[in-house]
Amino acid sequence: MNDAPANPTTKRVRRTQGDVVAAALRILDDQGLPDLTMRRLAEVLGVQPSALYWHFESKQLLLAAVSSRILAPLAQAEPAASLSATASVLGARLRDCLLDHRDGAELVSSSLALGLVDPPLHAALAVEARRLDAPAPLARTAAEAVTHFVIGYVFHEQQRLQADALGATGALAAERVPATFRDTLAMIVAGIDAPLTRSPGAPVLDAPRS
Amino acid sequence: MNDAPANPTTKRVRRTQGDVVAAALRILDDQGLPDLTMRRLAEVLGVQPSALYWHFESKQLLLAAVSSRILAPLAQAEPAASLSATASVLGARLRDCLLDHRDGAELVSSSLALGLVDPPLHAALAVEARRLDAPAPLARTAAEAVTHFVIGYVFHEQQRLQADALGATGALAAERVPATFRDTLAMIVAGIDAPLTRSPGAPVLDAPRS
DNA sequence: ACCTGAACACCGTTCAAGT
DNA sequence: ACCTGAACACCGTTCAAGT
Repeated sequence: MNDAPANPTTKRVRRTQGDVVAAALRILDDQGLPDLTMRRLAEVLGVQPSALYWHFESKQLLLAAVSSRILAPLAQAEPAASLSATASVLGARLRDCLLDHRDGAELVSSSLALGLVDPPLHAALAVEARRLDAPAPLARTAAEAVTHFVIGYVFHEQQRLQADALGATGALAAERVPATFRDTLAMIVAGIDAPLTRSPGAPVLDAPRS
Repeated sequence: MNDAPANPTTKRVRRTQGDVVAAALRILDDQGLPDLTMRRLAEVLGVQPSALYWHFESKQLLLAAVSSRILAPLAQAEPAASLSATASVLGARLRDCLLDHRDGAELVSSSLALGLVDPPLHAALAVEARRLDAPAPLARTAAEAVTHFVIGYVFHEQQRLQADALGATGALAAERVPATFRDTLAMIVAGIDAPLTRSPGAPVLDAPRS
C-alpha cells in the first residue's frame, strides 16, 4: 500500500499521511474513538505527539482523513433499475462501511457536519440520475435523506453494540435491528418514487405553531 | 421556575439539578458545546468542579439532562389529519427545538445514541397512530426516519451557521437551507403513505454486493 | 523533510474532609 | 445534604531546535 523508497543504510523510517491514517484506523478498531488520541497515535507510530502536526494541521483534519478512508469503498457506483433502487443499495452499503469500523458512524457524522469530508452518496446518485433521466434535485434530496438517516441509525446501533458487548444484561439485548433498518430505509426510498406521481413542489403540510 | 425555600438568614445558596442544567444551557448558547466543561460550569455556579458530581454522576448524564430540556417543547402532541402530516409537523418542530440552542443537534445526537434520552418523536407518533387507526410499526418506522434525518440535517446546518458567523467568506454563504430541509422531509413523509398502497413488508431491493 | 523536547493551557473524575 | 481542596491521569497544540 505504501511503497516508500527502500533505505537499507539506516533504520530510520519516514512516515506518510497514509501510514498515520492506517495507524489511527487500527486504534479506532481496537480501542474506540475516545482512545484515539494524538498521544496514543504517536506512541503507536514510535514518534513524539508533536510530530503528527507535521503531517496533519489538526486532529480534526486527521479524523477527516480517517473518515474518507472509511467511506472509500462507496466510491465506485453500481447501476440499478431506478433511482430509488440505487438509493436503497447505496444506503445499505453505507451502513456496511460504517459498521466495518468501531465508532465509524460517530466519527463520520462529525467530519461530515464540519464539512471536512464529501457527502458519501451525493456524487453517485447524481451520476445515476443523469443516466436514468431523473431530475437532479430529486437525487440530491434522496442522497440527503438516506445519508442522514443511515448515519444516525448506525450511530445509535454501534452504541448499543458496544453496550451489549460490555454490560450484557442479557435480557433484551438482541432486538432485531437489521429488520427495522431495512424497513425504514424502504420507507424513505418509497418517498423517492412517490413525489413523481404528485405535484413535485406542493406543500405537504400547513404547519400549525404552538 | 425554581422555587427553593427562601433562606433569609444566610447568603448560602444550595443548587438543584435544575439550576445546574440551566447554567449549562446558558454556557451552551453563549460559548458552544466545546466550551461547556465541568470546570467552566462550576465557575459560573460559583462552586468547585467536584461539587457537580454530587448533582450528576457524570458529565454524560448532565448533558443528557440538558438534551431533555432542549427537547421538552416537543412533549405535547398536536393532532393532525394523517400520520404523515403529524410526522411532518413534528419533524419541523424538532428542527426548531434543536436550532433554539447552539450545537443543539450535536448534543442531542450523542445523548440519543448513548440511549440516555428518550427518542423525541416516538411517543407522540405512537399516540397519533392509535388515534388514526394506523399500524404501530409504521409509526415507529416513521419516527425513526424523521428523527435521524432531522438531527443529522440540523447538525450539519448548525456547523455551517457557525462557520458563516465566523469566517464569513461571504461568497456562497446564504444557501437556501430551509427549502432543501422542507423538500427532503416531504420526501420522507411521502414514504409513510406509500407503503400502504404497496405490499407492506415486501423487499424493495435485492442488494448486490461488491 | 521530518522529528525531538519541553512547555502551555487545559480536561473529567475521585476522594477524604469539612460544615 | 452539599461542598472544598487537592490530587490523579490525562488532553490538543505550539515552537524552538535538532538532523
